[in-house]
Amino acid sequence: MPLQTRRTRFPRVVIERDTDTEESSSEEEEEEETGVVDEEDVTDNENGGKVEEKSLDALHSKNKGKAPITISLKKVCKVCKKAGHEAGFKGATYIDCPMKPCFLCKMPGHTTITCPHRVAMERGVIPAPRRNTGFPLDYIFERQLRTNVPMIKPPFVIPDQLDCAVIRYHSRRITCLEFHPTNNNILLSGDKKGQLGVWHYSKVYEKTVYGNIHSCILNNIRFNPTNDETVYGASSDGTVSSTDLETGMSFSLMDLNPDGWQGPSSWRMLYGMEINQEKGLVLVADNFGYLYLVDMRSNNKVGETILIHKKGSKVVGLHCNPVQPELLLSCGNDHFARIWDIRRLEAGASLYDLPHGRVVNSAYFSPRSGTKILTTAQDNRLRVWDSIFGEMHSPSREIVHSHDFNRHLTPFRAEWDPKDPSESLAVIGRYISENYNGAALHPIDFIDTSTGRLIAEVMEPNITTISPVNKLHPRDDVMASGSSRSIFIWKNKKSELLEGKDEKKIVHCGKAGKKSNKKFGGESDDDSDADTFSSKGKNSKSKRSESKSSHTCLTKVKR
DNA sequence: AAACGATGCCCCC
DNA sequence: TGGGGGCCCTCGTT
Repeated sequence: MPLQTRRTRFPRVVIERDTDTEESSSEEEEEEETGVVDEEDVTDNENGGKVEEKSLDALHSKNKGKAPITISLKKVCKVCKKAGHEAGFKGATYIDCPMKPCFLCKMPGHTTITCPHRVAMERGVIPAPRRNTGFPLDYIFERQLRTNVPMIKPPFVIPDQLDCAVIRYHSRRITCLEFHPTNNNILLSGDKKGQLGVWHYSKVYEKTVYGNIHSCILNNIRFNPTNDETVYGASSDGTVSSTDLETGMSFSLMDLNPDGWQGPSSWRMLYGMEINQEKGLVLVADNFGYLYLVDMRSNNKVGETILIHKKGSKVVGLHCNPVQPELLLSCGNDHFARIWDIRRLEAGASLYDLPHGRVVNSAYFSPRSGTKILTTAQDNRLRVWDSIFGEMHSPSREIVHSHDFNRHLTPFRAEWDPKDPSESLAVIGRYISENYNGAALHPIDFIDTSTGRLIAEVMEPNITTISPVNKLHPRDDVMASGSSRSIFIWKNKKSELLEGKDEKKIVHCGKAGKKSNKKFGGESDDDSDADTFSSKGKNSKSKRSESKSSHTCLTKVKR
């Protein structure tokens, strides 16, 4: 039937409101003020509300438009598309779709709100039950293996106070962070575009971004152990770079795509990277499951490429054992973390294969003894192996924690606190938001991996974006976070008081968006670049979340 | 100002 | 094996 005919003969349309007892949100109430719509509105459904035509056949009836068309504007869940319930934010609290498995632990039968593993503000993470509990041998193993762990843990020191930040430093999201190994106040950062940032955060304004090193995602940065003025970079452009931090001069040690872009099936990307100082090697791994060795003296690829994960799957993480550097830990998209002996690297020759429920984002040996392993997998679980000399068949603990995969986010990676002598404190950003006094915030979680307990959740009312990248300083009580394009430095309240500082410094870089409603990044109306800034006092801490920070590039916050 | 799409994700059908 | 779609995302462009 021609549209013209339909339009002229179209009958009056009545919208039948949903009679559910559910309270509707304010936005929907606005929408429902429309009682009568024309034809366009019938097919053009607004705000995700599904419109059902109940008497479509009236269109085809011979009674030209006499019967009114009744439309039912049912509230429909935007997740499962079914009526009768809704999912989404109610204020700052997200309501799960009850038809889906729990968003947190991925088990059916409940939602995040009622999940037994839920991270609540005042309670800790509840560790998943141990798979091997109940056997007497476990207890003996546990006793033997834990003898070198201090019986009384020293108190954890949490860098929980925002000290300074660079907003819109990078032009794309942050992908990796690395502290300088000897200079305590230098932080390196990589972004999705492949740019490398060097920030002297103690001076706040001394920062540089090198943009010509890589053409896409800079996945990992490692310092040259024999010259900490140069760093290696592994990128999705398929190259390993070596860059002088002072000059920004760089060269490529290896290029896996010498013929350029020939389509996604052949383009090689480098993700995992690690240095083995003893052997003088840079180890990198690609998105097809292969490991490459590059000699740091000759700057050339050496040896054969070795298939270390399932062919065609991405290898995202490499880590050499800090005590026994010939032990290599790898992880990737084949749902495994694997332990290798570097002296005997060949396909299938791994010492251990550690299975996971999903893709493994990261796997790290513990930083001091090297005997523990901590992994982050996309099944929303952190896994801990208490000793690589003990039972490796299954992890000692699984800790349910929200760090879901999302294609627009840098993958979450739980990392050990290198300063914790008990090797139990780890940090990881949280994906799922929590309602903190009306604001949906994504905290950075500090977890005691020996118990699964949530030690601290660090957040700031002004930081509304997720912080997937977090790095703890090797010596200071400092943490760096990458959240979207911004970088934040956190310090411990006590140590900061000792230094006598009483203000925060926020630097806005690049052009400020006029539209963004983010607390950080969008509030600046001027388009001045990072070199020009002014300072201005601000409100007290309790009011910070509601205060717009004006037209300044530098914002000082009195504590 | 909303809508759209993004090499670079990953899972599942 | 390939294509489509995805629950709390993001940012630049149109």
